[in-house]
Amino acid sequence: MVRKTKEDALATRNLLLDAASRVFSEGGVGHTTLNDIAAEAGLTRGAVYWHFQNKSDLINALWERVALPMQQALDQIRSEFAHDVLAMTRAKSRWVLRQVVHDESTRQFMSILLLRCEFVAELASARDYMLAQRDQCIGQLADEFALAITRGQLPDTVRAQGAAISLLALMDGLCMHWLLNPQAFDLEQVGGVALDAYLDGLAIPR
Amino acid sequence: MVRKTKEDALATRNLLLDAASRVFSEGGVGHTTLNDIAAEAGLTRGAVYWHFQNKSDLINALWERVALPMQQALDQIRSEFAHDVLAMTRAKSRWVLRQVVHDESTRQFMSILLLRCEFVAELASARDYMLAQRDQCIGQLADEFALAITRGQLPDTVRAQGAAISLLALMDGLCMHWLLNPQAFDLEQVGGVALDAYLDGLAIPR
DNA sequence: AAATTTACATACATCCTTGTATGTATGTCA
DNA sequence: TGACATACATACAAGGATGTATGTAAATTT
Repeated sequence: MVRKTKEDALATRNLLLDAASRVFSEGGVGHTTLNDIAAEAGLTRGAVYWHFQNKSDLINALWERVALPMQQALDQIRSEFAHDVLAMTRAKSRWVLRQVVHDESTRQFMSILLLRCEFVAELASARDYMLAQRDQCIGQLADEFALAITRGQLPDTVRAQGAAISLLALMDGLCMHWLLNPQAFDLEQVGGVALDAYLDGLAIPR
Repeated sequence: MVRKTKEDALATRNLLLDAASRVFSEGGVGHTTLNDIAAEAGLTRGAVYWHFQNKSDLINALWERVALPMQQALDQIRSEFAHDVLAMTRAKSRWVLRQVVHDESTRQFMSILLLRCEFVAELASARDYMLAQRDQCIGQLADEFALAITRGQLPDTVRAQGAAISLLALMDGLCMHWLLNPQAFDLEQVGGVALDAYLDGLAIPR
């Protein structure tokens, strides 16, 4: 097979991204060659270099493809819980845990992000993109906490920004340890309990 | 200079480990070559291959050199707080945060572990060693939580193992995010607050 | 003091990996 | 129905990185 229609070409591009996600999540970003990716997709490096400038460009594309839907899903949850911000925060966190456990592409993405990617100079643009996503996520959480404080759901001694960072840290840490050994514990159960403990602990007046 | 005494050779070995720690924490494990390490130490690959079988072997040595003193320091803290297990857990956690912020080698180690290392097949033995260390750490924390439950410091609805995993996850997540951007927040301050919130949240009867 | 070992440095062969250049068959458009 | 552009595959050149083999000067042993 050679020349394809535009839809076929887009499908090929997604095929490559799927393959990259799989191979990266197994072999690590730095240890994976473009040939590995192409072979996993049943193609050659010619296809990779046609659709992407290089490995770094491919990684950027990979992250955009995952980050956008994830952000949209979280926005959807935000809109559903506008009346109760703490419930919103809880729902978002639980959704992430559920996705990591049950959705393979999300799991692969988190695995790459947390365990299979060295954030080095070569991937500077990908790193910056990821940091921007993180800051946006923290900003949203901080807004939620700030709103919870003004609504009296949390004491005004709580620092919204710090609380947001810590929540994200807890989530990432839980995902990281679960991905290191998924049969070690139930991520949704243990994570849910930890989430409740942390948020309820924040609510204690100090 | 060529031939050294045995003490000199041991110093050279440590020089190489120091250099590896530095270069790994900057350039990532997978992207760093043995020549990079040797050059950073002012030596050649000949020295590296004399003291270590290969890169994987070097990494194992690196981790053993850091993990042992860290475990000993934590044991020291454990012995000091035998009368109050929850205070012990708090003290251990705060000590880790303090070390990461103020001790460069600890910071480099955590940076490598959390951000600059792809846990792939090539590093299987290092991965296993690290997982064993982690399990031991979780086991200790779980024992502490279990003791706190029997002493009535925590309600018996708390699952010691899950609580331990979550605490370690929180610590690792905090360190990871701080290392990603150290000027974003004060690790000791924010981490301390998060730690208190989580542990106090665990203590709430459910 | 000679022999041997140690602790490296240097040199070499091999194997990727990347980037690019070129080939090629097929859509697409005039 | 050419002519051109597209979507790849294939081929090629260059630079590393690894592992090993060899060289070597000082330390240690005998």
